[in-house]
Amino acid sequence: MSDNLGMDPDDYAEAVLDTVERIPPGKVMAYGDVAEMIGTGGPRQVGRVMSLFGGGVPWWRVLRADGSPPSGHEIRALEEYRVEGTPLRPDGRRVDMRRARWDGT
DNA sequence: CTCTTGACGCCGG
DNA sequence: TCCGGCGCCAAGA
Repeated sequence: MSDNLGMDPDDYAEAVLDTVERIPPGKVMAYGDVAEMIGTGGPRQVGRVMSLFGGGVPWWRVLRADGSPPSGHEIRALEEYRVEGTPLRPDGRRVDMRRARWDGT
């Protein structure tokens, strides 16, 4: 039960990518948020899917719970946030999760 | 089979 | 605020 994702890896990846595509511009979701919305897996599983197949979706809208952009893609992500008008913290290095987190509606 | 690796998260110090 | 440590769980060596 707890030793798998509850579905085939491909279906899980599809579920993750589908969720990410729904995040509106200027908004973001944490890896853990995506996992909860899908209902299975955890933040690390979502992160792995993004690292492998995230190239075709707005990957910068999925980041760490503390607002830090995806590891290894900080520069690119920050540029996107500037373009989309995503609210950033005073330091300008992290997203203001309190204002930018998308609830799913 | 065990051990290591990660686009993670949370809790101290 | 920054850092270290631990928990987490699938995938690869």
